[in-house]
Amino acid sequence: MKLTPTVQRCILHWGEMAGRWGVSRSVAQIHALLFLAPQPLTADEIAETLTVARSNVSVSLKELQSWDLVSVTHVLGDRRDYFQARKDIWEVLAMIMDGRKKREIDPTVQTLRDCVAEGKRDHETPQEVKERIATMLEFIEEVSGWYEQIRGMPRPTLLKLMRMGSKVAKVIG
Amino acid sequence: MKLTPTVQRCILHWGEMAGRWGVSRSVAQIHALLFLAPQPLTADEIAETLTVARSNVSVSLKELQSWDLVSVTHVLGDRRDYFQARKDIWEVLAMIMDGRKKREIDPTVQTLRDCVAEGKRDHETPQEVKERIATMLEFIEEVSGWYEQIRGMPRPTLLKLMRMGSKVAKVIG
DNA sequence: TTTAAATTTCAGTAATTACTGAAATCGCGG
DNA sequence: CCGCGATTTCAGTAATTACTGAAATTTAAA
Repeated sequence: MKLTPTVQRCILHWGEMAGRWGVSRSVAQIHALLFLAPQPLTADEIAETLTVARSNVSVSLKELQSWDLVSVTHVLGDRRDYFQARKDIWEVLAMIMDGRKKREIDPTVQTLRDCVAEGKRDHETPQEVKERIATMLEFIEEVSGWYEQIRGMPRPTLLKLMRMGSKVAKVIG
Repeated sequence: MKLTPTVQRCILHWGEMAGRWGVSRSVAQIHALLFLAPQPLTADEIAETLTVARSNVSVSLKELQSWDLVSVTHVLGDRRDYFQARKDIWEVLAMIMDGRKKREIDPTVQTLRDCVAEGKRDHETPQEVKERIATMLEFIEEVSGWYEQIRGMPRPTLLKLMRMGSKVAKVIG
């Protein structure tokens, strides 16, 4: 796999963004590579193309699979794994948001619930602070619930909604 | 500033989430502390409460200010800076999203535009790959534009919309 | 000004996270 | 069940990022 300068630029940029998204550079680069690649690639091809260790590719692919962004295929008469990334950008976004919800939002909701429960028994924390925690919890739960609803909508509806932009306000009065 | 166990739990959890959000633990903890604190705090109080170096507090506060999440106030006859965090959770979310858009989305759009432009001149990158890059760009621009519209809506409208959940689909037909 | 508190900067170090390469394991074909 | 290619694991190390503490700078009161 020889990378064209254009593709290389994309992959490098993805790698640079990685830190801000809480994934390693390798994970981001491999994802970019597989997202752009016209055909599925073997782990060895990936390692060679990006010049990273084969084992690093293995671990990174596992992570990408845990996000449901990458899957394995096979070709007849070849027992190596071939990896491909989701190409549908809407689904890619959905997978990332689902993943982040699961890893960040849900545990945070749990912690806040614990804090609110603990607050009932706790007389040293000022009322105002307890309320702030409770408000935060309600807010996250509300946004979370909204996301679940949006998440379940058929894509054409979602697209229509998005294209309406702030005009939805008019319709709902 | 003595932390109650409940508050401490929140701050620690925030700190643990920090990595995933691409900020340092100190930044997240300081933000949590200021968000919950009933009154503005001095940098020294923060340093002492969280047991981190005073200089670390200084740098972290600068970062939080760059996100517009924290501001400085003063009390009469005291020349120290007092720091307070935004308490309105909607605004907090808006600041974080604005910040991430500015730091992650906008530069990515720029890179993708460059790639698409480069693609015109570039005959070695397969058409399919160029298209995927272009599609990605369009997608990000569309979502980005939608966000700007939503961002500008008055809060009550936004709240109403959110509470409708997937029922909006019915209204827009 | 001068002085001293408050804040910031930054070089050095600590802590964390990412990556490598060798060894272990897996799993299919013979 | 043996042998080999493919994959994974993991201990060690490299690279990165975060944090500290001392020194420099700023700020404002005297």
